[in-house]
Amino acid sequence: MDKHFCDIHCTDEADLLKIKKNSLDEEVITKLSAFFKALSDPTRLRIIYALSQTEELCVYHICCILEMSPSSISHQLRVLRQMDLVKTRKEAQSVYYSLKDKHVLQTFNQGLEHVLEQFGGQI
Amino acid sequence: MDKHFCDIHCTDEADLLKIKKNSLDEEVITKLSAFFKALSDPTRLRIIYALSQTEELCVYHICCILEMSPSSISHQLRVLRQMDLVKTRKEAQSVYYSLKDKHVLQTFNQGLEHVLEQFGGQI
DNA sequence: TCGGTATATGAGCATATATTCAAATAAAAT
DNA sequence: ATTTTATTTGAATATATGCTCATATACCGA
Repeated sequence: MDKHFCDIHCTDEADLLKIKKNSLDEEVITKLSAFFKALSDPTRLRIIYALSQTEELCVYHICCILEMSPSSISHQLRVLRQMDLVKTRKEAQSVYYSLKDKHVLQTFNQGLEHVLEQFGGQI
Repeated sequence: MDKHFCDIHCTDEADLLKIKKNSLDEEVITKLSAFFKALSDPTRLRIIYALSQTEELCVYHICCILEMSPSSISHQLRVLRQMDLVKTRKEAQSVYYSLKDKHVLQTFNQGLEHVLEQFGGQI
């Protein structure tokens, strides 16, 4: 591999080395991929979208809106919690969930724009 | 489940029904989760970050920068291609990859901001 | 044409993920 | 106290994913 580096291909050896040196910290990459992984599941996206339309929702609300079992919703909420995408508030027997910060929804919308653009405005 | 809907929990029945009705189209959700899935792997994020630092890179460049095998890189590039995150240009034996549209990098950066915020500015 | 280089692909393996089911915990109502 | 409601958790299963290895395709040069 190294024998080719900056041999045949590289018209810009310095640039490549600079890019290689300038790689993101491994911990940041790990966290970032975990963040996007949290957004990579249809159920979790539907939860996030539902949360984006109101201030907060308890688990039961979410189950009703998505028509899914409390167990599967709770499992997914745990993922969102662990990835720091949502925050919780406990009241009596209920636990209310809401989006953690603006970046969550901004990222969601940014992705949505990309997807809608790929549809060519058909939707 | 339905017996409880808008019974014990719902102080805002109308809102919940509205949220339920207002759910995103299933095809959009599917595409959106696929988009974020493409961003949910460390290798693919590193590829995207490398591509963001220059105009385009051939497969071999990427292998050198990430110090990974052509096969694994090619597999991951296929995912990025299928998810419409990158575009390609063929020249002689080489295939040059570049980011498809601004939303890809904007989404990446939005996620990065979220992650760095969680770190509390420690990085 | 032949050999070498660049990229892509398919099978296989190890690991991860989403859902379901059963059970556990916590708080409220009776 | 006991039952009901709300949420969480662990085990199990089916499916998906990332990498490696071997092979295939495409293009260039001698």
